Amino acid sequence: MGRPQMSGEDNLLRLVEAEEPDENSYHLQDQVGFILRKAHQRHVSIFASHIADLTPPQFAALAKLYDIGETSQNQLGTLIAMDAATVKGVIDRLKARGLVEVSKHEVDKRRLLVNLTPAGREAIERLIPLARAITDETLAPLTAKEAATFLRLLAKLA
Amino acid sequence: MGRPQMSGEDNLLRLVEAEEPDENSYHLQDQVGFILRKAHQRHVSIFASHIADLTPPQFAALAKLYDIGETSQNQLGTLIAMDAATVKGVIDRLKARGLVEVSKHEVDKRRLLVNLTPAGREAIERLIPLARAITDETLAPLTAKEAATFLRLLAKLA
DNA sequence: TCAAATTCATTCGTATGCAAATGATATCAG
DNA sequence: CTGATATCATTTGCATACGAATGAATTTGA
Repeated sequence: MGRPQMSGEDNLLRLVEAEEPDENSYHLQDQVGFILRKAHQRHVSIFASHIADLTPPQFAALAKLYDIGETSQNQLGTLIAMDAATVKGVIDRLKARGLVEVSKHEVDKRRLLVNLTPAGREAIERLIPLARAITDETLAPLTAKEAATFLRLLAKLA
Repeated sequence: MGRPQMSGEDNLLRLVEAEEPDENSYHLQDQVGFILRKAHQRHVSIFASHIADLTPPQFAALAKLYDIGETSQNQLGTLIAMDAATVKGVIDRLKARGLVEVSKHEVDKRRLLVNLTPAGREAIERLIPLARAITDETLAPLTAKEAATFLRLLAKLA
C-alpha cells in the first residue's frame, strides 16, 4: 500500500499512533461494526433471494441437525450460536411446519430433544446445493484468493 | 496449519478443487454467512459492554446526524443502511429520550426532518472515543496488517 | 395540465436476538 | 443425605430488520 515497510512491532506501534491523527473526524462508514452489519445484511438478502421459504437461522438449525442428528434444544443453540430464547422460537416455527420434531429426554427430564422429520431431511438435502450458491454469490466481489483470506480473518473475529 | 507449503497459484488451484472433493459433507461452520453472523454478534456484544445505554443502530443514527447535520428520516435511513420501517423505530426511541428532535420540512410536506438536540450532541461527542475502543477490541484478534486487509475485503462485500 | 409514477412516511405482521426472571430438574459439596 | 449450585427450558420485554400495504405529497411525462 505504498507505505514504508515495517516490522510487526512497528505495525502495532503505528496502530496505536494512528488513533491520534485527527481526533475530530469520525466516519461511521469506516467502522468495522457498521460494515460488518452491512455485509451481514447483504448476505441475508442474497440468502432470501435463493431460499425464500426459510431464514438463515432456520436453515442453520436444519443443517446442524442433518450433520449431527438428534440433540437437545439447548445444545443445538450452542452449536448454531443462538441463545435459549432465540433457538426456542426457531424450533417452534420449524416444528409448526413439520420439519423437526421434539421429544422428551428419557433420563434427564429437563431436556427437549430435537430431530429432523423425513420432510425436514428432504428439505435440507434439497437446500444444501442452494446454500453453496449463496456462499458463492456472497463472496463474488472477491477473487478466490481474497475470499480465502477473508474467510480466514473473519473466522478469527467470530 | 501443518499443510505442505505451496505457492499462491497452488493455493488458488486448491481452493477451486476444494469445492468438488466431497459434495456430501456440508459444514455450517465454514459458511461465510454463518461466520458473518457470529462475527456480527460478537461485535454487538463488545459494543454493549462499552456503551450500555445505546444500541449500535442508535449510535449510528446519532453519529451520522453529528456528521452531516439535519436531514430527512428517509435520507438518514439510506445513509446508515436501514429501511424506512426500521429507522422510524430507531428515531422514535431516540426522540423519546430527548437525543434527537423532528420537524416538518417547510417545502416538501412529506419529509420529516431529524436533528440532534444539544443533549444528543453532547452524548455522541462523549461516546465517539468509546466507539474507537470498540473498534479496537473487535479487531483485537487480528494484527494491524490483518485488520487493514480484513477491512478492505469486508468493505468490498458490504 | 393532469393522470401516472415516484417518493416519503407510517403501520402491520413476522422473525431474529438478547437480558432477566422463573420453574423444574439435576448435580455437587459438605 | 441435603442444601446450595448449576443446567435446561420457558416466558416477558425490548430492539432491530424487512416485506407488504397504505396514504399523503411530489414529480414526471404525454
